[in-house]
Amino acid sequence: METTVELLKEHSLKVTPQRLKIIAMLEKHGHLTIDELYRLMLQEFPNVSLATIYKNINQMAETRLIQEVKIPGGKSVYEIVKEPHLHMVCDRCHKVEDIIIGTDKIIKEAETASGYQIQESFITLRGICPDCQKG
Amino acid sequence: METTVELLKEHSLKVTPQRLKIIAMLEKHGHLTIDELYRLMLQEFPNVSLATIYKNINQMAETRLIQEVKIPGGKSVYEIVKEPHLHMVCDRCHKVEDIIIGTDKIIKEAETASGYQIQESFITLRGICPDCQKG
DNA sequence: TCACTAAAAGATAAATTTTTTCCTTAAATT
DNA sequence: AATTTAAGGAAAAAATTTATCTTTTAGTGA
Repeated sequence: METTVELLKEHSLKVTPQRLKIIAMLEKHGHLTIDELYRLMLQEFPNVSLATIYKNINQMAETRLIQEVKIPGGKSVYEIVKEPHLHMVCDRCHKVEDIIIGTDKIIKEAETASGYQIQESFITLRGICPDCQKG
Repeated sequence: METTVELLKEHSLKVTPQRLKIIAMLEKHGHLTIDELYRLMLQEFPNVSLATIYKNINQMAETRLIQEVKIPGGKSVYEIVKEPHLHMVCDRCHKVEDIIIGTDKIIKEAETASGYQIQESFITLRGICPDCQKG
């Protein structure tokens, strides 16, 4: 398993406590908005500047350590880049989850229908999560 | 074929020249950003306020006459609500296109994998359009 | 380990984007 | 046509994001 320090170094980013914390938060929570990152960060670094969050998020996104996920009808969340996956958003509790299923078929079909050479897919599905179906 | 006037009335929105123009622009161009809508609008209504664009876009989105499409790595565009479809974004010329292909399979698969009751899908694919493949 | 260099953090300001307010104007209803 | 209600325009305010400047810190190599 790769350490967070290694992850930063591989992306040519200096290892700072703030960056380690951002990654730790994303690893723990999966998906966080800028605002959520800032609030959580303040608990451990009371003097952190919001600019530090923005600068780091932008740098990590440029180096593709993390990735922005635009949420329909909501604020963008950020996640650590892993294998390609879909996003599920719950209408009730608004949580965002990853699911990993094959996208080859729909991409092939879209390539045929459109003539595009497709490089990447962004798929987000909105609905009711299993927890909220019960409650 | 439904008229623009009827479209507005069905959504309980007053028929104003500005709204008719917004819809006409979206019907002509397919997908436009706030900024593009504002610039085009200024040509016909030199005194139009940017707030008018925002207020109308938000109202039309609430009544689901139009819909926001969040573009990965770009600004949101708006389109008139039609039948469900996918979006293709060209990496080179940055145009946004609709393609209509079945999404039942991937939605079924995602429902099985996640346990969600899926209500709506947002699928955007990034790649090179046929025109840019030639040029 | 200690300096040196380059980059990051924090604070603040600036720029950008979006929303709100207030007043005037226009559309819908009777 | 008169009344009611909502929309438009202008401006301010709020919210979000980026840039600037100075101080601090991490990485590098002697």
